[in-house]
Amino acid sequence: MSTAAPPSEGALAAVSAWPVSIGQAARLSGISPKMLRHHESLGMLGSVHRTESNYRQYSLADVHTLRFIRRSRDMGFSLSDIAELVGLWHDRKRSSASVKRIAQKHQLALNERIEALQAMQRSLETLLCLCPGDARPDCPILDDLAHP
Amino acid sequence: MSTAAPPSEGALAAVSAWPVSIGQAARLSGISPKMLRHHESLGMLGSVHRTESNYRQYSLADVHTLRFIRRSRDMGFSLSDIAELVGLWHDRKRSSASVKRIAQKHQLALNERIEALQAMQRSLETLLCLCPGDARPDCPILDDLAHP
DNA sequence: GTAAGCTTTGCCCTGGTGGGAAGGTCAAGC
DNA sequence: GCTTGACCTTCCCACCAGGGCAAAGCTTAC
Repeated sequence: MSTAAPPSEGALAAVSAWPVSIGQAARLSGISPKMLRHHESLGMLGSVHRTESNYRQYSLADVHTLRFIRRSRDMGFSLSDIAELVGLWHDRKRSSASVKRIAQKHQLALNERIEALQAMQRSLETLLCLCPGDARPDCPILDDLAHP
Repeated sequence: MSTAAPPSEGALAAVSAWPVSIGQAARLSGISPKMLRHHESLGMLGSVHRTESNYRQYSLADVHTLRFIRRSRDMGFSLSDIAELVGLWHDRKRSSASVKRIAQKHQLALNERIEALQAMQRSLETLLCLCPGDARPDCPILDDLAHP
């Protein structure tokens, strides 16, 4: 889960020196250093610059891309979808149709997941209403799980 | 995902010889042999009997427990929750309150997951309505991901 | 007797993330 | 100049609920 608060846009302007290290990039993008390295290993950012001592250096453009990635994650896109979206974002010759296709596919997947969870919720709701929740052993929840 | 159809109750009566092997138990319970071994390694079934040649042997009672597990999975309970539920099911001195506690905790978790997904769905829906989905590059979906 | 089909264990893969070890680097304070 | 602490590097392991594969052993039907 993404526990870090989404950073404000103004934070980028307050940075005194670009490029920044991975820790700074993490704070500015709301993505943990761990995941930044993971994204890079998946080729989602192209190649990140390194210092002579092998430290990663993120430019302002890199951090903007990271914020794009973070918001895509917040919308529930998979990392492979996000890789595609980033590619399209950076491609001036893209068609909005290709973006829409990805988003619609994700929308269908979201709907399926929601409906599956809601079906579980409805069953559970029914059983919870029937269960007295007292000290006696008789329990309609267990009864239902035992005999459908 | 559990692709196998949930087996009918009558299938149990049609079994000619108890106990049954893991493949039969899998067909009767709707749980793959792989997962049956996994459940056993987690201690969810107590100890399963073995033949002289080390094959697992599932009794009718075992298969009933497996069907209980399968239905609990269908309701979205985690394996650790299910282990607790099985324990309570086999415990004649249980209180229905202890069952209800587990179910209510699961209900809250389900609600949280559903609401998170629905929030994503709403954002996506809005953006999809705005996106023309044509051959031009201008795309409000990408614009939103880039500038929140 | 042999072939097909089942079972055993063990290892690697998924996806998105966290944890930690072992070692290198940098900046500030003394 | 040296220490300290914060930061960085790579690499491995774990989660969860499974899927897949391989080598080997067992059972059953023909």
